[in-house]
Amino acid sequence: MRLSKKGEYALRAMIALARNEESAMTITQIATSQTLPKKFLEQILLALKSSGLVRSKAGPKGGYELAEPARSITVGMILGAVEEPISHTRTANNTDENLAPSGVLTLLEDIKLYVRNKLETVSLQEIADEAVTAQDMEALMWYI
Amino acid sequence: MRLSKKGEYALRAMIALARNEESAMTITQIATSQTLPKKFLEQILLALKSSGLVRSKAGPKGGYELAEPARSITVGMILGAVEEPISHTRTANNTDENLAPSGVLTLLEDIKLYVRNKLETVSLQEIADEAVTAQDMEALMWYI
DNA sequence: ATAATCTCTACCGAATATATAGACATTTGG
DNA sequence: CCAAATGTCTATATATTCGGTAGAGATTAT
Repeated sequence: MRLSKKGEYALRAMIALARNEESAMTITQIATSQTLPKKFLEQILLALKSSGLVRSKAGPKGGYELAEPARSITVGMILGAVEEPISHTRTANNTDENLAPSGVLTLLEDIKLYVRNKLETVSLQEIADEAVTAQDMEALMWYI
Repeated sequence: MRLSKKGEYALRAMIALARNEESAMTITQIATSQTLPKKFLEQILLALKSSGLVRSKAGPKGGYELAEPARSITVGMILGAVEEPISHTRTANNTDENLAPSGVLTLLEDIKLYVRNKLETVSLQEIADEAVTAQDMEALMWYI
């Protein structure tokens, strides 16, 4: 299990916006403040925009800002905008009826549910308040 | 979050061995019984061996067998043998002392712990008893 | 000795992740 | 209306990982 750079950068970009909620930030400002590759960040911001998490405006005085208060945006929403969603499908021949109660499929279902719920419990506000550095973010690339 | 083919194949190979605990199986037998690519399986079995989960013997009448009863081998042990381990390191500047209680780092620690514990709750015996088909195993490639 | 097996290291091709390029559209202020 | 500053979009390039293969060598049973 691994958090992609895309996921990491999305979180960091959103943190930058959350810490600057009064005014819009240009892509360049976000990129330099968080040391993110600008053109890659562009794509990520577009994804965040099409998920409705940020607003943007072109032109001078343009830039990006949060579409909602940081309090009401969750880590799960941010990651969901740029990562594959948690699949929650069971194969036809493994419905609850014929599945052994402690089987590996049930196990994985449990894990998915837990992770999904967890990701929805932490708000952008909380992680923006936390003093998370770029170095800390590196630690977010985690494995199972 | 994704289970690699390596992980899937390791589980299936171990299931094959668990269902045939009386005698050793050759790589070819394991590969054909579970429809696994033989040369790839070789490498996986070597990893399982160096983790002490299986024993092997060369020569005629040689082959692989479980090093311990299927009851005492867990899914976590199998995946751990072939996948990257769950890292459990915290960066120096994010010890418990200065970490916000609901921060993203804590969140991820929680997830890791939960998954790690979960993977240790299901034994090889349990998944070998369960009628898990190759098709079911496909469903194990899951995403978060 | 020979044949059957496991062991080890290197390599390859394809897919995926990461990143860059550049032409274009939109907005602001003069 | 023009120019400059920005975001938008699509294509492409590069790096890394994944899945798989090759083949020479070591071990064992008979």
